[in-house]
Amino acid sequence: MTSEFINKATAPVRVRIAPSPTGDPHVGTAYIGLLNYLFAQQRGGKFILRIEDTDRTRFVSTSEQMIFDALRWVGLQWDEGPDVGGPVGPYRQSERTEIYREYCQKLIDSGHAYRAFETPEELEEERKAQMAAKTAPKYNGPSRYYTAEQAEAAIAAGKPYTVRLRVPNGEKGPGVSSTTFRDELRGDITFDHHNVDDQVLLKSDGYPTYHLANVVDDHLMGITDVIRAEEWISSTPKHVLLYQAFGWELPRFWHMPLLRNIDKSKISKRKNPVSLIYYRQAGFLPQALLNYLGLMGGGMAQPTEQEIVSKGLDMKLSDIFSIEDMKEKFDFQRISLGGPVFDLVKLKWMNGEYLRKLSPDEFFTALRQTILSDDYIKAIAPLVQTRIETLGQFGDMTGFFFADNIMPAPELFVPKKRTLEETLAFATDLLAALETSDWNTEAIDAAVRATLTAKEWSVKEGFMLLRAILTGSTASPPLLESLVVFGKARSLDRFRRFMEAQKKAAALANRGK
RNA sequence: GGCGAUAUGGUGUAACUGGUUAACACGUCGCCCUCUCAAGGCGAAGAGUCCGGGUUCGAGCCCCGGUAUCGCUACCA
Repeated sequence: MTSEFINKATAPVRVRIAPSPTGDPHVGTAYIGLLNYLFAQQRGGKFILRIEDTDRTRFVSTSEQMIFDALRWVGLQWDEGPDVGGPVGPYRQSERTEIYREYCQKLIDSGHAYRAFETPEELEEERKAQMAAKTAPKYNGPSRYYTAEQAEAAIAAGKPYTVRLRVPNGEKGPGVSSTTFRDELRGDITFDHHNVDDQVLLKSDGYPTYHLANVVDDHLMGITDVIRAEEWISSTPKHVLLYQAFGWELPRFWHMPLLRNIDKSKISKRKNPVSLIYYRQAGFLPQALLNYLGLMGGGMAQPTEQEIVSKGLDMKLSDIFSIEDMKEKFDFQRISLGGPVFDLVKLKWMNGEYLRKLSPDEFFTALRQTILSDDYIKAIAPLVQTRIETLGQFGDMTGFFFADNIMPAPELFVPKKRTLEETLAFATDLLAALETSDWNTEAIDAAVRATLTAKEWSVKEGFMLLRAILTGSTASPPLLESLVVFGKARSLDRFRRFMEAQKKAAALANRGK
């Protein structure tokens, strides 16, 4: 396929999601994935999965496979991707670095980009000064104005550099002073170039930033419609500038509302379970999750009066609908732009609806595939075998593996020599340490012990606290192994819910005083 | 701070594109059913559509001006 010849106005649609393998697969990815998938399905187009692994500092090696698995689990199927191939691969950005370098060079040659030799420290200093002066923090280094000779000299001197986009600012004559693009949901959006930074395109490690890689790939892969989250609106002018610099035809842009926490901020793991692994392990059905995601931001058309009459009693639009219903009725033009709060309570209700609709056999199968799978029980069994006298005690000892609402009382989790406040402060640090930890016994052990040492807590105190939070009890199967079996997503979720509950309790107690 | 986007009960959406008392779902509360808890059934409270002007016979839908919230403001995506 030669993307040069794709006429984006009339060609069959090609869309994509582009997750970054930086951790657990995210509900937001499933949300945007669903939208892209529907868009392609409705128009007989292609849905592509591209892995954007250009950030080497945040790269997590296990993440990519988890993304594949999680997306397959929810039932989203891509036509092209790193694992299934396709005509415009490779579909992993780390395998395309040569391409980016080549296109970056073109930009430098045409004057649309330049090498910047400022160090991160210099940039940081500049930023601070600008903040102090209350002006917009923007790149303002001398490299932008280097002559070819000066640049050559700096390269020859071995100075590391980044490549930055030269945003036209009218400095030499009356250049273009603003960029306007059309958002298919919002209409025209204009950004003055004074507010568009000279974005880094190529980092000093040779990897591209999102902005360059994304535009180059979208063009080379023939993407006709960029359907992504609202947080990208501000950087779209940079992307438009890049398309123009290359002389490429623009795709259509559709910016979707951002999923929110209860407090309306962008959905985050601190305030919401956000890992798809969590939802799978906690026993949500993929159909229910997809259905719920389809509700976010509207989009499902109301039945017309004709439909109501012809289809009889089905007067109201039900909140319950399948992916097939969505393919038939979901209307992108109807999407409402307010950021929808991701409401776990309603998701649970909906999951319950789906659970109840299952036949007894299907329900049994669902249990056996998730919470009561052989794999899970096999992993748990050795932890209790030496600790029980009858098989009947298995349940007593392992209840917390199968439960959702574990909440220890303060007398259980506060060590004798500590106050509640001390304990919660320690727990906060412990949670932070666990969040960044790998999930095997050695790593967790190290994370806990590091926190202990830092806070001058005894080993016993620290592990007891963690045990209480995980199991709701002071006696349990071996802690580290239990944590591993229970999984990072669910363990951390339980820990966060514990912190949340304690915070609420503390607030209540304060009000009582 | 700057720039951008957004705004309908606590939450998600609807209101046939200006036309009667703003509808549905979740949640909350009450009643019924029931050995319990759910589920199910019935019912209630809860918004006058962010605020202020304007246009119009008529505005949640149009115009102007505010406000609030969110996002971006990285060699992260």
